[in-house]
This record gives sequence, C-alpha cells and structure tokens, in this order.
Amino acid sequence: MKKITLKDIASEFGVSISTVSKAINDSHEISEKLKDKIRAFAKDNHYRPNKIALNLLNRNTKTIGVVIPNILNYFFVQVLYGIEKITDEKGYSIITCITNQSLEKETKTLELLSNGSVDGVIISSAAQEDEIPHHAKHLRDLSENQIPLVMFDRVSDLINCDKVVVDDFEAGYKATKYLIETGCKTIAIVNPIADSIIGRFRIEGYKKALLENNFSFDEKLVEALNPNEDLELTLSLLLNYKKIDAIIALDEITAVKVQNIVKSKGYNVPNDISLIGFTNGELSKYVTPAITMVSQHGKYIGELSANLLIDRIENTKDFLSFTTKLVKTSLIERESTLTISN
Amino acid sequence: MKKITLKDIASEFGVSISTVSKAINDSHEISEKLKDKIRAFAKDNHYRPNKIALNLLNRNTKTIGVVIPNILNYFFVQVLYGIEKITDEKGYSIITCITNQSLEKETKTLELLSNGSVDGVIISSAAQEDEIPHHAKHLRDLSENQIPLVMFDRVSDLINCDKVVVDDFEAGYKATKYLIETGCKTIAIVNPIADSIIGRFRIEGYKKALLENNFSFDEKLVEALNPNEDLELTLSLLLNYKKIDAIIALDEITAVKVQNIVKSKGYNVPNDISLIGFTNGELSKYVTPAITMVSQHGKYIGELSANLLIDRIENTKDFLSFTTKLVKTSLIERESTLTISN
DNA sequence: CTGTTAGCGCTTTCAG
DNA sequence: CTGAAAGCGCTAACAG
Repeated sequence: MKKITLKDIASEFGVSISTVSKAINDSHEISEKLKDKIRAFAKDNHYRPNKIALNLLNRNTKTIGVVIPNILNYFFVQVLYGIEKITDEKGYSIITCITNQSLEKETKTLELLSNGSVDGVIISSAAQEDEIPHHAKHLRDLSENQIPLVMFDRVSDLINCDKVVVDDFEAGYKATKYLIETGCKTIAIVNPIADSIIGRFRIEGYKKALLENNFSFDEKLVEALNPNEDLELTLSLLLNYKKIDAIIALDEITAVKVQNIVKSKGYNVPNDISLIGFTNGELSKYVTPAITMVSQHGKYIGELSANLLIDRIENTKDFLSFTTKLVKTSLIERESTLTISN
Repeated sequence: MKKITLKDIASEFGVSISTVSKAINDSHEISEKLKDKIRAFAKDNHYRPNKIALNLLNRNTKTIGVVIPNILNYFFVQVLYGIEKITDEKGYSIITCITNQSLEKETKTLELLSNGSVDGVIISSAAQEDEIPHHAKHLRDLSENQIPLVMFDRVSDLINCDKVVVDDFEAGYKATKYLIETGCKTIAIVNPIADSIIGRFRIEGYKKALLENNFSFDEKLVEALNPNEDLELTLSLLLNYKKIDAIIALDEITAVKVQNIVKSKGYNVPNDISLIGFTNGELSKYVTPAITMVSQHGKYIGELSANLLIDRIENTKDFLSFTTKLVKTSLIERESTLTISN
C-alpha cells in the first residue's frame, strides 16, 4: 500500500493519466460519470496530489524559511507566533531554523534555504556588529538567488532588503525619560547584549534623555555584561560605585535577575531602586514586584515581516524599492517603578 | 538574473545537461579541465541544485513536520528545541505547524502534510479526551499515506504509531508523596487541563500516594479549572472549604498565579501552604519564592521523538512493532515546599 | 570522456 | 469528451 499516484488511478480505470488529472481537478472537459467514478476512487484510496511535483511545476513552494538565533527566547517565539499567524492565513507553511547564535550554522542554514525549498526568508541574524560586514555576503547570496528576504530586529545596512526594526533608540529614550520623570537621579544600565547594535541604539536613546534633562552621562554607569561575567559581582561594583536609584536591564531575564539580586542585598524595589527591563515576556509579569517593561511587540513584528515578505513574493514587480518599517515600543508600567509625580 | 539551472550552464558551454550534472557532482567520468571550468562558472553564478527536483527524484524531502498546539507554551518550545537539535544533526529540516488548540486547524494541517512535503510527522494532538475517537481518523489517514508518525505528550491508544509519553501517573504520585513526606495533611489540586487525559493520570497518581499513606481522597479538593473560570474565586472557595496546607497546580502558569493569589490572601508559602507546579519552565525559577516543580524534560522528549521518527523514516524494515517510550519526570525542589523532616 | 534517454508526479496545451 | 506530448530540474543507466 504505497502512496497512490495519478498513474495508478489511470491504470485502474484504463484511462490516461491526464484524464485522471482533469477529473480530479473537476475539469468540465470530463464527463460527469467518469469524474464521479474517478473521484470516488481517489477519495477511497486517500489520493493526495504530490506537492513536490506541483512545486516543481509551479516553481514555488508556498513555504517560507524563518531563521532565528534562539527559540528559547520569548521575544523570538512571539515573532514566530506572529509570522505563523499571517503565513497560515495566506496559505504558506514555515520552516523554522534555529542558529543558536552561531554564525556558522546561520551560513549553513542560508545555503540550505537558497536551493529552492522556500519562496522567501525571514531572518534575525545572529551576526554581531563587527561580524556583519564579512557575514553580509551570505545574506546577499540569497538575493542573488532571487529569494526575497526580510530582516527583523537585528538588521544591517549592508544588505538590501525589506526590514522590520524596533525603534530601539526611542525605546531607550522613553525608558530613561520615564525614570527621570518619576524622580530618579542616577540611572544605570546593565547590557547583556553588548555585542549587538540594538544595545547601542538603546544606550544612545538613554544618553539623549539624560542630556535633555541636564543629567551628565557617566560611562561607568553603563555595564556591558558578557555571557561569562557574574551579574552579582557586576551589580555589587555598580552599587558601590555610586548611589544608584534606577537600573535599566536590556533584556528580560537580566531584569529579573537584577531584581532578585538587588532585593537580596536589602534594597526595596522601587523605593530604593527603580527597575525597567526590555523585551516584555511572561517573566516580568509574575515576579514580585512585577517589573515595568519596554515591550517590543514581537508578535506584531512577526506579522509585519510576514506580510512584507509575502507581498514581495507575490508581486514580482517593483523590485527596486525596499522598505524599512520602524516599530515603536511601549512602556508597560508595573510595580518596579515609581509613579510620575506632578 | 533568474535562478540558474543545469540547462543554462549546459548551453553556456555547449555541452549536454548531463555532462554538467556530472561535472558538478565531481564524477570521474568528466575531464578535469571541463569540470574546473564548469564548476567555476557554477560557483560564480551561484548555482544551487534545485532541491525540489531532487525531492521529486528521491521521493523524500529530508523534512519533517512538527505539529504542536501552542508555541507560546514553554513546554512545547522546549520540545521543539529538542527536535530541532536532533533533526539538524541528522540533516533534516522542520516545518512547524501550530494548531492553537483547534482540532479543525490540526486536521487541515495534517491534510497539508500528507501530500508528500514531509518525510514524517511529530505531533502533540490538541484533541481533548472525548474528541479523540472521532479525530483519530485524520491521524490514521497519515499512516495510510505511509507517512511515519510519532505522537508525544498527548497520545491516543486508537492510533498505531511510535509514542513518547510522560509518566504522568508517576509524576502525580511523586509530587503528592513528597508533600506528604514534608508533613502536609490536606493537599488540593488545581487542574487547568481538565479536558486532557494527562491531567487524569496525574490525579490518579495523586490518589495512589494518598491511599498509600492512609489519607482519604476527597473529590472536592480536586478543582477542574476551565479557561473561563476565575482562579481567584476557585481558590477562595477551596480555602474556605477546608484548611489546606498544600496545592498542586497542573501547569506552570497556574502555579505562579496560585502562588500570587495565596500570598495576597496573607498565607505564607511554604509555611502555611506548600506549592508544587507542573511543567518546569522559566517562570517558576524566578518568582518569589521559587516554586518546586515537576519537570517533564521537554527537550529530551523532543530529542527522543525526533530520533524515533528518523529511525522509522530511514529503516523501511520492521513496520510491525511500534514502541511507546515512557519519560520519567523529576521533582525540582525549590522554595515553595518544606524540606523532608526525618 | 560526453551524450541520449527515461523518468520522478503533475498540469497544460494541443490534437483527435 | 479523452489522449498524447511536453516540460518543471535533476540524476542515472546506457550508449557512443
């Protein structure tokens, strides 16, 4: 009982293969009687037109590749969720590739995807800022192969494609401004994504808010946190350096950890130290106190990316202009910050 | 500059298409000179063998379909992560389908996947216990189409395939026994997955532990929590009904919510009320106090499922015996429970 | 060493 | 109303 094909049905009825094809596709060229017989037989035998053969014929696959650095990160899962929602609506499937932050795997993955198995690719590159120039080649190869590409979150000017980026500058600005308005005087940043350009944007926004309010920018208040560094130690040094009354953590897990450490050192959040985290997920909502977060609207980013890509895939025309969508963030006020007094 | 094919290269060099194919595949039948020229040209023009054509030829896709009910659930993400790890190692891609707990979408998805686009399917069906008999048909159709199938987590006896299941009975037993050993006398259960068979297994384990220790089983202590029910209200009723000193919540988010509600009512966790949750994820680790959890080893389940499926795909032989792997859970002791006194 | 042919499963002219 | 033939891109006998 192997997979049944048109050929099998054809020989079953002693008709030609194209007759069967037409019957199954309800062509008016075929007599009702024959159609009925053939279709009944097809149903009974679980006939399914071979997608691969159709792919080859139509030169499309109705499938898009999604390349993300890490699936255990809630932000990317949210994006994936948004992508899936749109692609499902529009009749596409997604093939999910996880690079585990490895450039090598990303390259391998992109090569795999550039062989016709997908109609387009959505990617958040794992490339760190300084690696992009060299890495860009692989992404550009995709375009050479005429595979539409949408980059989100971590993008690069070196690649010509549609992009969806978070307004990280504004996000950093907004968070900082909010802290200032609630009365904070000395605002530190803990940056676990120091290798990424988006961290830099947020810090630029932070600076702008500082300067606008006549606060001086102190480099020592911005702590890059490498993966192997000890957060507890970093925080101790920071807290000993100056009297700090607010901390911005550039991802969610770091925000939660900072809160636990700070609490364990006897500080009250938010009365002694206010806290704002980035990338709103599940965690910050349920810890005590619930942490005020900058939400990046991951799901929306996914939806936007998918829409952009499918548009690009289906409209072969305007191959000239690429767009870059800037997605605004929202500040979700919870209990780890003071309220604005005025 | 469209996608380049063997034909294009062939006409470029005035040779036949099969010569080019052989050159590219480094066949010894072709002269080194020609090979070099052709391969250089291929490289320069970003030639990529068309995967779809190869799929058609080889009658496989090196792709497997993964069908899960909900991607925003950390357990499923962990499973997905495990699957991805193995499939990547073994040269397979995964196409991810999310059913959002909708049986209808699941059916649609399975139909889509049974058309040759994947070599096999891994699924955790969204079907509720009472829906399985009717739904099983769609899963069985897959097998009719000779597509290997692995079910995990929520499985059904009605389907003949490889399965990976959590030992939920033992998990319920273990959690309850632990609570009893730490001195708890009145243990309640909050069950947000009342429609699922796995909830029932856990409750059976709970009963067994109770009876083994000469505790009586009180049905009223087991609260089914429907999606539209108010957890706060449910808990109030429960806490008023009897003096309860332990609660088992059958998923993580419910555990966290239970803890917050119980705390807000003035109970101390674990001194007044001990708490154990199911499905260890990120949340329970970071709330205060950190919650003792039953870990289901999602990543391992994913790895196991993927290995099972790929074995099945690649060994066309023994099509007779299906295996069911029972994955043990672990109790991760944290601060929401007392320590065993002895 | 290179080319011809057939065929993977399907649709689509174009003939009968 | 039904069938033959071509072709999607590629590989693998089998000839030359």
